Amino acid sequence: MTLTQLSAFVLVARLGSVKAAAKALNVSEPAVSQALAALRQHLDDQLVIRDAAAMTLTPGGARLLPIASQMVALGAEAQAAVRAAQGLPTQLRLVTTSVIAEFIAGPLTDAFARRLGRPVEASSGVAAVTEMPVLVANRLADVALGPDLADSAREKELVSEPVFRCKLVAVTSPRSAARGPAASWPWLVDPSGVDPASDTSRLLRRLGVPESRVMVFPNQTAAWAAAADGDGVAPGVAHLLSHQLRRGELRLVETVATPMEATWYASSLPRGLRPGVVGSLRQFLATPEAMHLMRAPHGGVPPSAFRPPVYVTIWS
Amino acid sequence: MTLTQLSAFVLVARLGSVKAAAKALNVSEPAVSQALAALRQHLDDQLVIRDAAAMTLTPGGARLLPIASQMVALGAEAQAAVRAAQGLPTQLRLVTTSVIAEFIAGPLTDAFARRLGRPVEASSGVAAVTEMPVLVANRLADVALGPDLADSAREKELVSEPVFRCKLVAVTSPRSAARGPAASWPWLVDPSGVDPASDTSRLLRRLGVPESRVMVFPNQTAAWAAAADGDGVAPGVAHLLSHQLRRGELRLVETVATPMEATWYASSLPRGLRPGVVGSLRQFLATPEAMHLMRAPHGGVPPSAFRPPVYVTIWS
DNA sequence: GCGGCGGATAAGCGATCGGTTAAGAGCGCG
DNA sequence: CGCGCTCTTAACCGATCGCTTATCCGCCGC
Repeated sequence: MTLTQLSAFVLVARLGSVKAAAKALNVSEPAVSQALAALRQHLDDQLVIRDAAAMTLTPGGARLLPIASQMVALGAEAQAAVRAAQGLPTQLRLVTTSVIAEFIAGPLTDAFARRLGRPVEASSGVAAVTEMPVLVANRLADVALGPDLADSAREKELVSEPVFRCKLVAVTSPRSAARGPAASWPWLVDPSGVDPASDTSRLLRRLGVPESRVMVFPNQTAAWAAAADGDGVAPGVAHLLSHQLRRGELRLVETVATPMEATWYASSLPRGLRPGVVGSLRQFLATPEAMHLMRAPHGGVPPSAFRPPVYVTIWS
Repeated sequence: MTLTQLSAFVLVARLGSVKAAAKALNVSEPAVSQALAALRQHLDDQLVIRDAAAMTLTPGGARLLPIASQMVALGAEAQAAVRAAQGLPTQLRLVTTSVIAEFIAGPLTDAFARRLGRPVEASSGVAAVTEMPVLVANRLADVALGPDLADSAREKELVSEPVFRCKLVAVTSPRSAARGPAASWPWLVDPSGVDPASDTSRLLRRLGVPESRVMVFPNQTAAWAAAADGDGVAPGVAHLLSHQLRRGELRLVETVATPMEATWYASSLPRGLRPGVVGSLRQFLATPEAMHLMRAPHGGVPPSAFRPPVYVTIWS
């Protein structure tokens, strides 16, 4: 199965004819026909069949098409990516929990790039906690910022070290009274609330909150806004809430599980297996400047537009 | 650039050594080294460099790795997908706007599969309206259900026909009074609200609502729930709201632009270029049964868990 | 200086790829 | 039936792939 075969198939499937595909590829017609035949034999499926004037995909062909299409596209992208990378700044790919991506990652990487003195292109993506070790171990991300990834660290694959300690609390509108057991309140969470390995999720489990009482918002700011509007109770990192608490937009709610200690860890491959810039970042994370940024990332709290991570499919 | 070369690179990058990669691939060490050399020459980039006991990726290599990783993974997936498709039911891939995916697609495809009598595996994904014609034209989806795709239809690439007419209205909590101009209300929308080509977005533009007044919810149900809680005004398809309106959870709000006529279209490739099941679906969409389902999809309104579309990258 | 180690290089070899031209094969149409 | 259209098959050819064994290079520890 080669890329040429795949792209021949893709074009035939899209254009509906071998002839058109051959013209599009600027090769002779048998060339396409043969590529298709090879693929057919290799996959043991007709892929496309013609019954007089009409062409249809077999079930297998229909399944293959989007995959093949993606592969061909990535092939072109690969060339472009490598070429474009010549002379570009070193990149630093963070994966974080959604809350860190929303509040911390931007200011932190900005400050780091400034501090380092040479150009760094930092991008941060959101991933489920269980995906983080896989992404880092497979070099699809450079550093994970989030809960402890001790399981993976124990296998010596990753080195994980604590960078920040904080407290999870619960907040709601000053005007609404949270009555009854915490498990029955409406809980307004950011996306990490549905990630079983996240701190938020851990908190909800401790309180015995059932899924049906959990409403997921696209980001933490939205969840807090809904809580301020009296829609329910939202968990949150205490020091990120100081602004809203001081201004009286939100108030603390007492629960049996809060305040809950949480620690953010930075995890990466061990030195020698990772780009040099990762070491610099780990050092930076220990500086007072970084601490300060994590404690009070910014005066205001703009919901940052965070990009999703790059290509998350993992090869087994 | 072949898949074997890419997987050699991926393994070297991940394992940090040619030797380890060779062992993992169960081939000799020069085989891997050579594959890597070929890729290096082809892409004109060292990709990985070793400086005594440590291995690092060049910027180009770092960019390539996630892409190559994905390609290798897809290669394996391609085989599996075609094999798994042998004897599987024909599939029918819908792309729709988020609202249709949420309320209509499920019941509709269920009924269609029942009606057709033979096994159909229907899946529906959400896409931006501008992506729909591309997805359908490239056979990455079979049918698009949403606004008119006339631009593409005019080029004879797609056939688009109206299947349902409805009205967009605005609703809010019975207890809150929407004061001032509509443009200054908080508008609570489903994800299609940020799709410039969607009906929802069209409505917001007509009312002159600025982006800053728009709050996006993960689905229509959530947006309506927030509206019922008094957070603002939500647009919605009239007949899908009958339940909430009758029970007094929401009330209609008058605006200069509502009720706004909207028509749902079904778009697909022209007959002969599409699987036969698509024609059956188009016929089904014209039946009273389908009409009824679109008018009143279900007694209750469960926010359906809709899957995202398959592989959306388009090949140029 | 001298093994040992990891990686690159060289030479060789069969298989396959990717392409060509030329000749059928199947089908609708007049 | 013969003709045109489209796809497939056949025969062929050069380039490359993918792999081997064997050799060389650079670097470390001793």
